[in-house]
Amino acid sequence: MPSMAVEDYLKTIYSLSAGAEAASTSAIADRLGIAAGSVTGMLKRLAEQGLVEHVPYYGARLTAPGEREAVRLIRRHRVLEMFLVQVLGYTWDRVHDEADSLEHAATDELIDRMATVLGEPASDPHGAPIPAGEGRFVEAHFPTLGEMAVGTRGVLRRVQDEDPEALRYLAELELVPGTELELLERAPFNGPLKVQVGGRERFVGLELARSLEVEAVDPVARRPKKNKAKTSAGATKHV
Amino acid sequence: MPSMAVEDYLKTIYSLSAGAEAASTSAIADRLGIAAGSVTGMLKRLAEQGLVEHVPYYGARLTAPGEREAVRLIRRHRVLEMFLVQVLGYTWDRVHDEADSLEHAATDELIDRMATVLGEPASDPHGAPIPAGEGRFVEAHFPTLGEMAVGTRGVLRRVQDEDPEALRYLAELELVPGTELELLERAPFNGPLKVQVGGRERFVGLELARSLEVEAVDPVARRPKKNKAKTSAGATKHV
DNA sequence: CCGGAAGTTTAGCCTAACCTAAAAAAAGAG
DNA sequence: CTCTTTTTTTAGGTTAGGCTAAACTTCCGG
Repeated sequence: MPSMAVEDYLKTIYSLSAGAEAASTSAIADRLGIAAGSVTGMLKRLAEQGLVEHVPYYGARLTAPGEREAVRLIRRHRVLEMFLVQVLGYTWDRVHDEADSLEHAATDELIDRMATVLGEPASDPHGAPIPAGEGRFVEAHFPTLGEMAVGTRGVLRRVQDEDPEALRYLAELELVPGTELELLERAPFNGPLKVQVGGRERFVGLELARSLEVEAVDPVARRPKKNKAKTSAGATKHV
Repeated sequence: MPSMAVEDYLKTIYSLSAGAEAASTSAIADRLGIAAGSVTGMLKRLAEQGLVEHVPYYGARLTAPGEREAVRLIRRHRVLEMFLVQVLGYTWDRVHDEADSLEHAATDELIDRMATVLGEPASDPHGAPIPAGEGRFVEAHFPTLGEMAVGTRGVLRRVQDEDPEALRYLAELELVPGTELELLERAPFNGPLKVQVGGRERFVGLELARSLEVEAVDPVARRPKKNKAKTSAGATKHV
């Protein structure tokens, strides 16, 4: 049974090694708010337990068992977030911390019961997909608003930001998963983006826009030319 | 912020020092499954933090802040148990352990939201009263079936047993809080009790009977004589 | 290809909670 | 009242998971 600390490391390494690269010691240390030296020590322990592969000076990546455990944790976290919002009335900006502490204490049965009550949800309140109990899980991504071409229309699918302030702000702008939007303008010099959302025009800073994943929609009657490449790319993997 | 270990000690000391006596080191050690020597060490730490008053060789009792904390924990535990049963479909024999680990991770806000969803329940699935968020809390008790006089009728109010086996057995016999029952016979030499419950006659061992708290009911038309003393005693405090 | 900056590991130290075994105090039996 | 048993405390040891500071790699600019 992994301890809380071990679980936190696994989750962190998982999310850092998304692009198949190894997670660096300092990146892990940063995320967890822990000194780098302590991380090295823990990586050695994790390697002994066979949860992590650690090549000194090059970083760590999860082994198969380590990844299985990490995915289980992510499932727990996301089901909990959804439950907190749907059943207990939390707002989406306040669920992260609560779920973070509960995920270490909850049993799989508890999580499965919550998922049942929720109707086996496919994603959490921020649009992050919820892994099933078993089986492979690959975290697919849509392109972000920050990298989309002007004129693209689409549906906001996921918000990759945990900062409560940012989330509250986005909710005010109606920028929540499921919302339709269109990128109208892009100010020069990495300036803010003008976006049409819910009948209104909004301005979104580039940084924030980079955390908004959008599924592009084929502009049915408009621009019948060459949007296909972009759209299909958006629907598949996109690191 | 008390650690899990500290919280467990506080809860244990609280429940052991019910009758105003101090909790002994070995009793605490037993409950927690910990060596006596370790308990002494922890009691010293708790005393330093002002949560416990520890007189060497005589035992420990909670200070006012310690008791406040313990009551908060009990509230969390019992609300969680109720929530697990009512919302997530657990049976009453399986909620204790799950609640025990969750109670350390749950925030007060989470608990309060659960209580709201449940309609501010007054007791947990075993009939144990749930303390309010604030204010004094005295754990009142009813007399147990084991000490009641033959012929007494009453309502089962609380089951003081955590053993899942026992709880499943009691549920089969319909011996759950709220059930009406009458003590019919008491076998000699501390033998089993014959009890009328839900139209059937059941036999209950004395040990088990001692964990069943019953609120006596005035036998309205029967035996109009001298049952009053017993009945009123049952409704008040009864350590 | 050399030297410093940045990143990583090692070494030594700390705390919370546990353990066991021995010493000390309290309680009960005769 | 004394002697033995039980209970409690003390003393010394362990493990997980942190920290800092120094030593070592790796990387990158010139």
